[in-house]
Amino acid sequence: MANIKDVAAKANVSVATISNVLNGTKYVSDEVKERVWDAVEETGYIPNNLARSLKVKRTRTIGMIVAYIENPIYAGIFRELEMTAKTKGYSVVVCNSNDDPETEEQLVKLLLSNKVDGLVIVPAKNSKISNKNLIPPDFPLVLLNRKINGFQANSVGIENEKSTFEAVSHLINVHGYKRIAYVSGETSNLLSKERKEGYIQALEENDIKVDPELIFNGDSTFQGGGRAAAAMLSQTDRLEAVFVAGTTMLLGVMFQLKIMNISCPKDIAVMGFSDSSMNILLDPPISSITQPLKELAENAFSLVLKQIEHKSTDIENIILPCKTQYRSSCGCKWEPDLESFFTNNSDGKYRFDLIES
Amino acid sequence: MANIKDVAAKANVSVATISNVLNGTKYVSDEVKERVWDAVEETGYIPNNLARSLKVKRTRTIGMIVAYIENPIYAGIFRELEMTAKTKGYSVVVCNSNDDPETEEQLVKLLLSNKVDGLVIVPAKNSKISNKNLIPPDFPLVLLNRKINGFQANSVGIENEKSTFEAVSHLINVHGYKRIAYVSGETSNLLSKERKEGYIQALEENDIKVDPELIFNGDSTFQGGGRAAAAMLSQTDRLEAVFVAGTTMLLGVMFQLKIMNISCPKDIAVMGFSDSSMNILLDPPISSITQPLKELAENAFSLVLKQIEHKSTDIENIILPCKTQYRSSCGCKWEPDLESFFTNNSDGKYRFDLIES
DNA sequence: ATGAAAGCGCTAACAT
DNA sequence: ATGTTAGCGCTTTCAT
Repeated sequence: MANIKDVAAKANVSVATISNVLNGTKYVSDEVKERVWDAVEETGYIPNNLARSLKVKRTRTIGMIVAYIENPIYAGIFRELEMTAKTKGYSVVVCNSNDDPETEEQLVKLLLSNKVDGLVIVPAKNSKISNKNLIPPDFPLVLLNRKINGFQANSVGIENEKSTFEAVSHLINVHGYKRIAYVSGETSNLLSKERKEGYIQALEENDIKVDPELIFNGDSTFQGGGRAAAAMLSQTDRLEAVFVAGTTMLLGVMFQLKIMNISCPKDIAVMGFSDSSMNILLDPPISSITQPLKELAENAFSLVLKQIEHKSTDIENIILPCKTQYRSSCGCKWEPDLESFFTNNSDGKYRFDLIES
Repeated sequence: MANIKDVAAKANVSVATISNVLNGTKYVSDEVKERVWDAVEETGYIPNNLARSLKVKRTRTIGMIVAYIENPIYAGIFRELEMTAKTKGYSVVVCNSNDDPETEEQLVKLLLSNKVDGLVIVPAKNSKISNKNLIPPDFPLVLLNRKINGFQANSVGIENEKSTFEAVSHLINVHGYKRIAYVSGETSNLLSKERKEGYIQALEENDIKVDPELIFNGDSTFQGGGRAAAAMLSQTDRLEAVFVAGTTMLLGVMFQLKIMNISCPKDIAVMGFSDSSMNILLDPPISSITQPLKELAENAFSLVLKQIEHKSTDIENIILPCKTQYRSSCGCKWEPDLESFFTNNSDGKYRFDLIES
């Protein structure tokens, strides 16, 4: 494959001139420029970014690590990140950690080795990225959505407690539910704690006693959510509503409800954390707290960029507010509409368009 | 950041030795080895893959381009590809083309510039990757799922026609439906044509006249599917079943059915192309043709690998069979089960596990 | 068993 | 306005 030297030879100029016309770094006469472009064309020259990056010590690439790219939340954040990054001339590469700290560690090493300019990471469970010798102390890094106990790092996340508080308050104040169960994620998880705190606050604020019997561990999984639902519904005292603290569990809960032939919201109202297109398609459409994917991505990017450009040295923790979608599952009235459906992405396009496969 | 020279200085050996112990390229005495590893540790040395790749002319990276990573089909293929690639020491980077040929072209250039060893591409609509001067003629490339008219390239795809034929035959032979509508994807699309052919064959094989009035264009979109459903159901003659040739449209059809308060499969049975977890969660659970994500990924990888290693020069077109999931929407009996749910991935794990986000 | 040095393809400082 | 060349960090051949 042709390199810059070949092109230079063909155009009868020096390699410096080739570099200059390709990058617009210096003035080059029109005549020479033309010869250069012709030579580029003829040789099918494609600049070698490895060599370039090695020289300029910059790849203009951001590395992103998520647990599962199949998760619509992360797929969405990835594409938004890709889009904002592009406007600043950056590209981004994603990797799946499978929520496994070993895999995550390998990936971090790989990405560092590949000289990404910055890292955006959704830390795996028991993540080791806080180990001093994994990521260099001053390396541009932002933690997304999940935090690591006792690790000081730039981060962007959402108002877990406040959002939950508001959603549960809605259940209480708008619909008058009092016996509200809670399905929590893995208890070790920081996010889980924040969300549960929001639930407790909402009850207390409204003088409803927090009943530990009404708090179920859904373990952050689909099956866990289903089992929690089963346990919850076998209680003798009738429940009025349930708040489910994560998408996957939420789906599990709905699935179990259907299996047990429990009508929602008639028999029990449901409200959950994290929205996705599935929530709209399900029967009934699920009310849920929506994460601001675009803002999350934009803030994450501007935070890495700031570090890359040495604009700031002190660490920032950005916490973004969430909106809640009140649909049918909580007891609200909500009208599905085909034409306006799924068109609320940042670019107004439905993401699944035209993928026949 | 420390480089190989720094490590060499600290260990009091030559850079060659550092390279040799890190890569196990040559025998090095245990004593020196130890000194080297200590120095690596102390300096926090991370090898620079750019320099390495520049030298060895190989990155062990595969570039993948899909339309939308949010599409569960592609997210799934990506992760499977990542997993098989890993077993051979390769990593893979994905990019979103947004199904836009311009973006796709840019991405191809970027990936080539970044010296990926091979390319796995789901071509965008009106793709330009067949242009002679975009991808070098002998560059390791495999087209995934979609083909390009008149472009000779390695590819892996699925049996579109045969799968559709079988699924529609099921509708006819098992359930006895005769008036079966068809919602097609974008008509320009090759896959669309293959699938429609399968539908036609199935009808003809069973002496059912193909009625053009029963063929609707869903345009490969959610909205298109919904509109097709609306049109279809406004027909005076009662339909018994419908085959929907793509996931997105399928979802649109189901959504519209619910809006119009049409019961499925009682009022109309539904069968679709492409399975995803959504299909199981929906009410009723949707019968659909399942793409073999793992096999698709494995074949795609072995095909690029073969080219990378110059093992083969002639082009191959691999066509994989699909299985069909007969669930409730076509009229079959199907029992949802929480514990076995979503555990049928290649590694037996439910993909959304533990994503609290 | 270890080291010296050339060279991968590029950019940029310096020279003309 | 264009060219020469050192050097980015590594691997590998050839010496020792």
